[in-house]
Amino acid sequence: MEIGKEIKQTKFKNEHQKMLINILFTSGWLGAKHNFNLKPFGISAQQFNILRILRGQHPKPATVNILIDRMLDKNSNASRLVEKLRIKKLVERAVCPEDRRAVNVVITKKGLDLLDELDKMDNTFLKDLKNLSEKEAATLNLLLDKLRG
Amino acid sequence: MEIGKEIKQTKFKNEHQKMLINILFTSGWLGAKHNFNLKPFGISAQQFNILRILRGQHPKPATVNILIDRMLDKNSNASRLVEKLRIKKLVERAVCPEDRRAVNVVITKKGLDLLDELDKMDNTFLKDLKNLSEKEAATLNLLLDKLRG
DNA sequence: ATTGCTTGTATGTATATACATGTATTTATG
DNA sequence: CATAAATACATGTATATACATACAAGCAAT
Repeated sequence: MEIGKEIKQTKFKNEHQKMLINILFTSGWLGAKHNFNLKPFGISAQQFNILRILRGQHPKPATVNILIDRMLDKNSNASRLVEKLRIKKLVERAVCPEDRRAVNVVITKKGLDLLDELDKMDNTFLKDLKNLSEKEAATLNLLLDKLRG
Repeated sequence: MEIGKEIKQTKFKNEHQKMLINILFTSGWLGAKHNFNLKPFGISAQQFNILRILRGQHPKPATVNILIDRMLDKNSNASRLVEKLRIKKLVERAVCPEDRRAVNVVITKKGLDLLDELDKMDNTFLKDLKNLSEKEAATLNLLLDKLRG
C-alpha cells in the first residue's frame, strides 16, 4: 500500500522526504513482525542478532567489541544483551587470556539449537516478503546500499 | 556501502534475507540521524511525528485515536507522548464535548514555530539522502510500498 | 433504567535503549 | 620504569517502549 495512504498523509515535499518516511515506517512494520516471531522463543531482535553473529564465528569466540561492530543496532548495549543471553544459557563468557580487558563470548549448544529452530521460522517470515521478486529485492538492496553512501 | 560489508556478514541465503537485514539496518541508520537532528530541539522522533500530524490537521484538533492511527510507530504510547508535548507547551488538550471519552489535541503557536524551525533543518537532513536521484527515490518508494503488500 | 459490551484513553510494570561515567587493563611516551 | 592515554567493558540513570490492565463514557438491547 502506498505510504501516503498508510499514514494518511496526502502530500510530501518530494520523493526524498517520502522515502525517508517510507523507510522508517517499513522498518517499524518489519521490526514488529520480527519481534512477534521471536517472542515465543523468549529473545529480542537484538539478542537474535548477537546469536547469529556468534554462530557465524563458531567455534571461534567473539569479543563484545566485535559484536558491537557487527550489530544492526550499534546503540544497543552489547554487554547487557550478552548477560541476558548468558542467563538463558545461550552463550558463555570468559575473560580473554591474551587481553584481560576483553571478554570472549561463545554460543552454546543450546544457542545453536535455538537458532536451528528459528531458521525454520525465518523461512516462513521471508515468505511474507515475497511480494517482491528476487530481482526487485536485489534492486531494493542496491538502492539502500547506495542511499547510505 | 554494501550491507554485507557494513555488518561484516559475507553470505546471505537470498536477496530477500539480505533485504530484510538491509531495511532494518538502514532504518536504524536513518533513525539515529533523525534523532540526532531533533536532539537540540528537545523532542523525540515520535513527538515530532505527532506535531506534524497535528500541523496537518490545524486548526482542527485530533483525538489520541487519530494520532495513533497516523503515527509511524503504532506501538508508541500516544497518551504519554501528548502529555510530554503538553508539558513543553507545544500542544493543548481538552476533553471532547461531543464524546467525553475522547481528547482533542491541538498544536500551539509555540509548536508551529518549532516545526517551522525544524523544516529548515529537515532540508539539510534530506540533502544527506541525495545519494539517490529523485527517480531512484521514487523507485525505492514503489518497492517499499509493494513489499508491504 | 439496567445490563452488558465496546470504545477512547490512561496508567502500571517490566524491559529496552541512550548516554554518561566508572574501572580495569593495555599501550604509548618520556 | 613511571605515568598518561587509549581501550574494552560494565554500570547508573533517565527516558522510551511494549503490553497488560484499568476505568470512565457511550451504546445497544431489553
